[in-house]
Amino acid sequence: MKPISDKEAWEGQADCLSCTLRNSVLFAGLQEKDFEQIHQPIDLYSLPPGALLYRAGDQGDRMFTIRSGVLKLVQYLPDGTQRIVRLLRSTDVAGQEALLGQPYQHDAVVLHATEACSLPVSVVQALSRTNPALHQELLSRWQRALEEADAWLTELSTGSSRQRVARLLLRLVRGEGSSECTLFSREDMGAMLGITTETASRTIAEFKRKSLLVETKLNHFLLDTANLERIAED
Amino acid sequence: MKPISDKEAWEGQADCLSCTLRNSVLFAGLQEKDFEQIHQPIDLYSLPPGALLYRAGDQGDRMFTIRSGVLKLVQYLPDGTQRIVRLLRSTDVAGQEALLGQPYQHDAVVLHATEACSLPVSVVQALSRTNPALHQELLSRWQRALEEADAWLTELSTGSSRQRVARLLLRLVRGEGSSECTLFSREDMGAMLGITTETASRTIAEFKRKSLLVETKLNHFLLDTANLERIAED
DNA sequence: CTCCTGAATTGAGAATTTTCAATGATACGT
DNA sequence: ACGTATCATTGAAAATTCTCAATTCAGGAG
Repeated sequence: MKPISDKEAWEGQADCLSCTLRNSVLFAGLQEKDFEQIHQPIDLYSLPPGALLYRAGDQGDRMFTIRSGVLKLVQYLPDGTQRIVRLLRSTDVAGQEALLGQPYQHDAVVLHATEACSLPVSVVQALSRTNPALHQELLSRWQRALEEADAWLTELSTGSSRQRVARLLLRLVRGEGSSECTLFSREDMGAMLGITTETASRTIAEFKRKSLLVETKLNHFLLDTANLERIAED
Repeated sequence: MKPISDKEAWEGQADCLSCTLRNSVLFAGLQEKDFEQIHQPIDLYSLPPGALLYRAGDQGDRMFTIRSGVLKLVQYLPDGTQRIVRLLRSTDVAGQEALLGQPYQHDAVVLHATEACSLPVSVVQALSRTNPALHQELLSRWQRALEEADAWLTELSTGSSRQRVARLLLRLVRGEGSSECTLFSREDMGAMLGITTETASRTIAEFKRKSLLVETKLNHFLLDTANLERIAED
């Protein structure tokens, strides 16, 4: 799998001023005059499932704002085992570590078709020097990522596989309007929960049989959140 | 257990200018003139094992720099299970979330006798507004915490209990001069690794029998890092 | 429409981990 | 020194999870 810069992925330059997500995104606090200071292009990419946004160890000079879709951040153990440490979705920031001059810490792989804006690090650095709101927003983003990581440790890496799967499912619909969600491959679920593909599959299959999961559309499931919560807390 | 502010814990006001850790600590980039702007006292605390630095959910107005010792950051599941999500040691920052006006996300409990400086959030905020170095340092700290959390997911929450214990032990001595370390209670080790106290105990006992761990002083162990690494990677 | 491929599911035995209970070891207060 | 409390260790059965293999299922290519 090769990192982006593919012609196919590039969708043109973003127009931040008229961005529909402008108020919820990293650049939320910026004014019109701030945008005028941006002299490097902010590119917009459209990426299909399986695409690699960046690779662990790469020395990147840009970070990304996710407009839509879902990505996984993956780390590898010496023996090749992969562990998914976080999911990124709309309005999240990817590759923040580039802002500190560090290489990317994960492989960022698209799970659901994704649109992402590429922000040159130099642009973010320049803006954050003069803009306290952006600066504050950066801290917030980092803290949010940290909370997410902590939650994955306490909720998704503790307890029986049954509990972990239930908690993952609940987490996928929390904050959404409905309790419907699209599932990931069993292999990915396993890598998120620290269990094997087969155990993930068995657990999901069991949930389906018990109607805790009901398939509405293709690979689209409605959750019985009340009972899943019972399982999650045991 | 009650949070600090105990008279016993208070050791007086810190003198940042002559701090022996000044170059490695959050305030590393500050100049003398910066310190003159600090109008609120920075208190120094000395805390015994078991002491609670702060409690999850509390709305705090200060963060802490750890001068010495070890603390655990603990979160709880609805059923009361506890999960240790991070360890803090010399030069680490605790309670950064207070800087964003958020309540503390964990219980911070002393494991090895700790000295900590209490930094009023207002002081850090004021200094970071005018001081790019501090601002940068804050971002770095957050990123370090995030890397730590990710590593706990990939290294300490994946694989067999044997592997996890080995990786935890190696992690305790990495970066230190020697491969000696003080162990935690089996219960705490279990809570760090997502395994039971008994499994932690059995694994440690097994390592001792195989001389992968040799007790030098009381509860002070020398590690056979080469063979532990073999186990860690399987 | 049929074949082919990759993913999901299922089975069964092996291995690991948990559970619950009992036993040792150690420190501490009196 | 003694009794007590706490923690580590160990045992044994039960439960869970992993492993490896086989089977089923669904979508895409031809």
